[in-house]
Amino acid sequence: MAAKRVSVTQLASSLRDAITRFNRRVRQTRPVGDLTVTQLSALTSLQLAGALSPRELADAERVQPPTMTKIVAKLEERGLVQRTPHPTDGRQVILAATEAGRAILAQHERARDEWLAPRLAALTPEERETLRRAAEILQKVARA
Amino acid sequence: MAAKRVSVTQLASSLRDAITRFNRRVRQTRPVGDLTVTQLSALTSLQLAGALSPRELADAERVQPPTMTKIVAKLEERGLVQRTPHPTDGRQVILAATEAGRAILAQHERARDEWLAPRLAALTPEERETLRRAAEILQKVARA
DNA sequence: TCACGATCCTTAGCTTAACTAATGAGCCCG
DNA sequence: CGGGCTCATTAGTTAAGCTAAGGATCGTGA
Repeated sequence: MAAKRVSVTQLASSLRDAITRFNRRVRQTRPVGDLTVTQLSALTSLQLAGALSPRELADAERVQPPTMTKIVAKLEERGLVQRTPHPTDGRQVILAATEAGRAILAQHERARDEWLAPRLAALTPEERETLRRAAEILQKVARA
Repeated sequence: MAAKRVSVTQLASSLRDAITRFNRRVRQTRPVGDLTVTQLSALTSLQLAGALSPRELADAERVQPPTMTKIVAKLEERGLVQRTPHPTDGRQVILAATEAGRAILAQHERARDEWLAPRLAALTPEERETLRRAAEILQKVARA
């Protein structure tokens, strides 16, 4: 209880609308270094984890395995990801960022989110804190 | 100054990742009543505004005009949107939700966001309040 | 031990959603 | 009244996602 003025349904609508528009806006910005947002996200997950199977990476990115196959294929074309066979399980594949992939990520660490960062910087510290906590909550909800 | 622990760049990354995954999750849910999230959002904007030109609607939805042309075409096919010529300007078109369109929206007012609403309901009131304020901030940022 | 079900990844094919570039129609101003 | 601008659409491409189906491999239970 202590329900706020805004009902859950209304919150759902406005939150979804806000996120939809925000997301479009983020995607409108030209991909950094020829990597799309999706590809960059996958590559980042991969580097953070060290090495993952396609399924694990798909789960981490919340997409279906065939979708990840395509994303990985594009990253592999560019030589950013390497595919090695699993030592014991012949079905599995192990994915890892290559030297070039890590270089790209490092290179973009500063340039990353070049559209978004200045706009966040223009907000008040309280607003940024709200967004920081919201990001955590959204991750939790998406994961549920 | 008074910079929070988390740098703006880090916030940009984590916020973008959270929203990307969240958005995927929302889109994974099958469209309500055969309307996709995109179509529903456009139809809602249209009804809220009363009537808009394609360009105005595209601006409101943060997409390019050709994209809106396609979205509107699908809504028109279903008879949810009506296209009437502008009284004085022969170039322009006026879009408005039809009776059927309004009926669909009314019908979905309760069923809308059926995936999201229960998950929001499971959060604490404080978390919901954070998301409510975050939605406002995100709208503002997307609009900037 | 070996056959069968389960798991992993990929292929194939489809849909949606977005973009840019170009086209055609109409408006307006000099 | 002609040339430049704006509006909407068409055309064509790309990315991103899905489901369904296939082949290869693993592991288990009779």
